[in-house]
Amino acid sequence: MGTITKALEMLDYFSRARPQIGLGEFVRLTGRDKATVHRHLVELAANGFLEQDPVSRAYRLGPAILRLSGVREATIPVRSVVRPIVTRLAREVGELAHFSLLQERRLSPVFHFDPCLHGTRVAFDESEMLPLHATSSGLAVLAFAPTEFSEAVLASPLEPITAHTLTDPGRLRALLDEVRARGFSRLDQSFDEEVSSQGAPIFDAGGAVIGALSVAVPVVRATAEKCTPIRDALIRAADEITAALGGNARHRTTAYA
Amino acid sequence: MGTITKALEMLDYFSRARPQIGLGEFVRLTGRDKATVHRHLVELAANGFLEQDPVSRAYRLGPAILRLSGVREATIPVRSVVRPIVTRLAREVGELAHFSLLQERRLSPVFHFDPCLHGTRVAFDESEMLPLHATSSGLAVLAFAPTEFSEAVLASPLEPITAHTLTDPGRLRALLDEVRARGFSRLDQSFDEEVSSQGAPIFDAGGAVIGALSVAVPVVRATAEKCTPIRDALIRAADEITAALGGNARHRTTAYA
DNA sequence: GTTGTAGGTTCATTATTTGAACTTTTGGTA
DNA sequence: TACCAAAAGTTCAAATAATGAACCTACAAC
Repeated sequence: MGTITKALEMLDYFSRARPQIGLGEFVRLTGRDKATVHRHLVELAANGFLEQDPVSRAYRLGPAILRLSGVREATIPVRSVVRPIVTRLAREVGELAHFSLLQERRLSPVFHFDPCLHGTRVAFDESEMLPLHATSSGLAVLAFAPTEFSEAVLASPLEPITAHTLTDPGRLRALLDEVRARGFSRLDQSFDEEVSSQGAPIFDAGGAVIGALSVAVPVVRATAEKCTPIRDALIRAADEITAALGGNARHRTTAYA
Repeated sequence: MGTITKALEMLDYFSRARPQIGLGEFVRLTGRDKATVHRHLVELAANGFLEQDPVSRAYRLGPAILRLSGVREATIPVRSVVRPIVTRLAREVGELAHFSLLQERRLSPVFHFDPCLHGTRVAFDESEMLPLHATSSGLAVLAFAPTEFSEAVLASPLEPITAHTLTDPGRLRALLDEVRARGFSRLDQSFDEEVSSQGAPIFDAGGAVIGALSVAVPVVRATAEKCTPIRDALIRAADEITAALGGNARHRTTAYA
């Protein structure tokens, strides 16, 4: 593993629940030597990717990240396009909706919204990368990705997240055929024992899957009467995002060559 | 310079005007060897900080940046606080307003808005880091920063950006005293020959300057009748941002100990 | 004052990064 | 479709930068 990766991976430890991390905690989290960790922290901070709290001496994500996300949004305005649609979808169905982008072989959360109408809620950690084989978003992406890509993912070791996670390539392959035929995915208790979710793929202007939109519901509420309207609203919102990004939603319903 | 810094610096070459950069162009921009640049690009892409366009093979900023900015916003919601205030200020005064955060010894742009009411416009590059000594934002920050910090900046080599840029530490020190007394800064043709701007500092909950808000006007329009109302609106908006971030705007008018 | 904890630093050892030369792919042109 | 030029990407010995055990410092608790 390169030095660059070691440093960048440290940024992934930050989350809503853990916004500040000190040197010692980083040493524990990474399992690396204190001197190494410190050097990396200092270098990340010197470039604005981290900043150090002057009193607590702990580190937090820095201003460079804001600047760069601004630059990206100026060119590919994914977040600003996605935010209103995800929010509206979540309000419409009364459940947590989230959008994530494909990053290598996992999904990187971009925006999520929970209308918080119920006592039981789906826990969602914005900073956690999502596995493709264990989430409805992931299946939506895999089903519409090039075969070489999905086969490569199925061929790699598939970690069981819960007791219900599918890890058999054959069964997953069959599920992906279904998803492709239906244009959306559904997965129960696969990433979280208490959650059921449905997902739909998002396409870019070139016709490639770039991510997925999904709605997650606590299994206790995941009845057919509840899930059917969610599915319809989800599909509508997903196609709307695809269109807003210059893509063609037809890719979701047309079988791949 | 460490490998981490070399890689992270590459991200700074992206801007609104240059959203995609190929390997060859990176080699030219960085002056580094092609193999080195390529390894860095691949490693940044593997971590989601870049993504490669499958057709053009050029690289652009990746989804990890969106995810991280989401995590940062969840804890320190600078951008969402700042956006509506900057937009309103810009509309109110009819000129470009921008907000930037202190990052080491420069300013990192976070958000800017131009109502585009006039034929002549201020060119503003979101991705460009701003020098402290040559911008009104920078002076606003320096004036209210700890003396050790401002003196360290004044002691370092001060690059002349235009023919009007002040580079003499003595004259800058006098100017900073004025800024401190008035609570805002004004600088003409110092960063851009055709631009005049006014800036005001922003403080965090701990009372430290963390950035500045500023309004930039083409010199041709920078008359006293125009600039006085801008100054008043600017100061009001800046204090509002400080308050929204949990800071105390009193720091702007009270002389430092 | 002693002890514990956390942040930060040093320097010889070690492993990773580096870059000149090379191969491959792509896109344009006759 | 064969050719050329340009850009992307790869290899491996040489050089340089990253590493980590031990050490130092600050501060708070007892």
